[in-house]
Amino acid sequence: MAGRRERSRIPNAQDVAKLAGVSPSTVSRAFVDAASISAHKKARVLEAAGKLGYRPNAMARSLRTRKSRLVGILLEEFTNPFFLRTLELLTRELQKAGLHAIVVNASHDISVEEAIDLIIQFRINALIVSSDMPLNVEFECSKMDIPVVSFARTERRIPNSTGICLDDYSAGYAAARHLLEKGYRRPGFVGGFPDVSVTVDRCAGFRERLAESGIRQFATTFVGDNTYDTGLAACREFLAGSDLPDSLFCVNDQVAVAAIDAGLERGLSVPGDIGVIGVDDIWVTRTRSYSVTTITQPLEAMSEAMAAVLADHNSGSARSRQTLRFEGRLVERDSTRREAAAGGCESALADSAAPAPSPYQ
Amino acid sequence: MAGRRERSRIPNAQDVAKLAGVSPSTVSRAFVDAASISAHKKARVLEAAGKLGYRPNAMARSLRTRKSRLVGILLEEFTNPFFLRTLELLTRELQKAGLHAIVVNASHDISVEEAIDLIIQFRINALIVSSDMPLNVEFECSKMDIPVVSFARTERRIPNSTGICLDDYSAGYAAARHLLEKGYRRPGFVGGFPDVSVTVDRCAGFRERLAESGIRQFATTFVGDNTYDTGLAACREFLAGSDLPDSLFCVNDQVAVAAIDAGLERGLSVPGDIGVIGVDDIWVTRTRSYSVTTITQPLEAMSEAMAAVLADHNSGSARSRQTLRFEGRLVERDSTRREAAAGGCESALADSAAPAPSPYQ
DNA sequence: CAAAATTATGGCAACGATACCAATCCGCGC
DNA sequence: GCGCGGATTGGTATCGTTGCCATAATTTTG
Repeated sequence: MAGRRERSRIPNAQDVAKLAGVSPSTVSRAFVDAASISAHKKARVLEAAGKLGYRPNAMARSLRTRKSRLVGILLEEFTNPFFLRTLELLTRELQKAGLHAIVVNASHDISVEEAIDLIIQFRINALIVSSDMPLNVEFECSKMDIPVVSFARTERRIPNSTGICLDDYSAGYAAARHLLEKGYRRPGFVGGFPDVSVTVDRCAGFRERLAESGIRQFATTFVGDNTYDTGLAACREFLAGSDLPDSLFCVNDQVAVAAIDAGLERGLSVPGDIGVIGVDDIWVTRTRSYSVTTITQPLEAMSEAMAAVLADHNSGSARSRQTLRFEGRLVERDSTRREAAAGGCESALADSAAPAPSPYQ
Repeated sequence: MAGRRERSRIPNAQDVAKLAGVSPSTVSRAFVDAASISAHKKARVLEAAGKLGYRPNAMARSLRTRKSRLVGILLEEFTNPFFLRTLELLTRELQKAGLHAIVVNASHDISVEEAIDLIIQFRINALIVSSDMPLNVEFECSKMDIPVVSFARTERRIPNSTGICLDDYSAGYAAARHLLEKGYRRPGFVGGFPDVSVTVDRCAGFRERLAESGIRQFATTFVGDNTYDTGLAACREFLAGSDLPDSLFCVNDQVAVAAIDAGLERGLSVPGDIGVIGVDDIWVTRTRSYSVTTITQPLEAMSEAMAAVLADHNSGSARSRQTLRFEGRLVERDSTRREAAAGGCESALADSAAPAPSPYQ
């Protein structure tokens, strides 16, 4: 027994073929859905495969088919529950389609170029980008025939880029309308980085609705990365001055919570002295102590759309590139609930008198 | 020009070799750090590669070397910011080591077996498991020579499994000690699923410390998945009865926030009527309205250790399998701050009189 | 029932890189 | 100048699968 060096190799198609008494080609066909193979042989192959514990080697398959079934997802805001939820839904959809997500960390000090360079080597079928990115990365990807799909962000510098996002303009418009309806007269805006599409577009819609009511000036600040901690620091400063806004539209819920805390610190009551509305509907906005009015993104639909786009790209069909914008839904909670309205009230963005317009279509 | 069907192929090592006037072998060597190649040729190869936009094909490389440089990470609790933070730190460390993480969604209705089956095909170098998992998955992986590394969870059914986690017993012990020090006399415990190691171990340490003070009985409930929403429902029920505990140790921060909300709903003051302590130190615990006392996990150290273990497995060296347990740190905040102690107070779990014992070593 | 159409199977090459071995190059001591 | 050891380099086989083509088996059709 001592000489039994029989290293239990990982079985390959050849091994299965031998056991099942067929050719390797046939083994391969047993594992491809569309392949032409008799039910009889297929059963025999699968039985043999099961006996040996055989699993096709995805590396070899990808090499041959030039389809990796891998999708890269570039993430930056790891502290934002919204992106976790996105990741959950997205991976779920991808798995249904037999695809897999490689997470690439692009936060802070990490060089995006280097990171991309590495996963490009895996010949990913597509790259999902949910953070701002140097333009040359798009260029690199296009050279390698890797479609870039923007998520929760628009890439204006590239004409026909594919994208999935909230209709940010419309969301900003709805936020302003809501605040005005609630009787707030001096709304302010709290954005993230000032040059990011999410901030820019939400602000534009917000501005538009205010302008329609004759409000041409409103306080604005940009907190940088959209985390609670930096948001809090920025909001403290923002609310330190005099001539304060009476309400704030925050670019996301984490910042909204930070704004509330900064307000409370300064002795302002919410929603009395200051109303706050965010975006995303993360779980914290549902807590008793915050109860933040927010705009929900239809993440399920967005994830499905994203997976569809990716599966599409995977199968090689060159669908026309475009940005799909999804309508959000405003959920009113305590942070803007001034009147003694009882019970929760949810309304589609378009429920009110005028539908929120969108400059895109 | 019409006939210019010159499909711009993705360049391969052969193309680079031709341009640089060397053999494909030499091109390969230029991209492997340890390879023996003259500085002169290496420069020439890299220049040619740059000119063509060449990137080694990781699929081909993996096929040949039998090292995929891919790591699977099985995630379940996508709503928990703690796991996002983990993912961030882990991917960061992995990227440093040239590894990449494939996220596998194992939540709820998804079949873990199927999901694992799919990524096993990528010949992942290791599988990180942060959720409970059917035993046969471990078995499948072992058949494919894929080491399984547990994160934030212990696998008792497997003797020498590798694992990285908080010293849960010690954390529970410290939580109990803290509550007792604060003068609470009827602490209760809120766990997740009753058979998960995190819940079991934290509860055991908690029980031990209480027993040392002569408290043999304490209220306990299990909320199931550790989310805010289910936690809130369970805590409402838990706090509906009479003979309430005067403090709660919650298995994580989301549940702790839920417990606070359930308490507030019932008219209990925090920390007066009921003290609450959680685990993880997610950002919400730092908000003004919650300010939850919690036990921080040393995630940076844990991620580094994890990456080290994985890189180790990747290089093939068979290090002894063991579970590394990290000490948490208790951060006192308002949710247990009864006395008028001013300012934040952080203490290592061992700061108090007696160090928190651990049954592992 | 023969011929045609269809479906199933096997054989071989190829995907793109690296492992391995043999050949070459270089510097150096004798 | 010659031989020798170490560092580089090139050539070839191979990793495990699938695409493609040719052939064999089967069914459909005239």
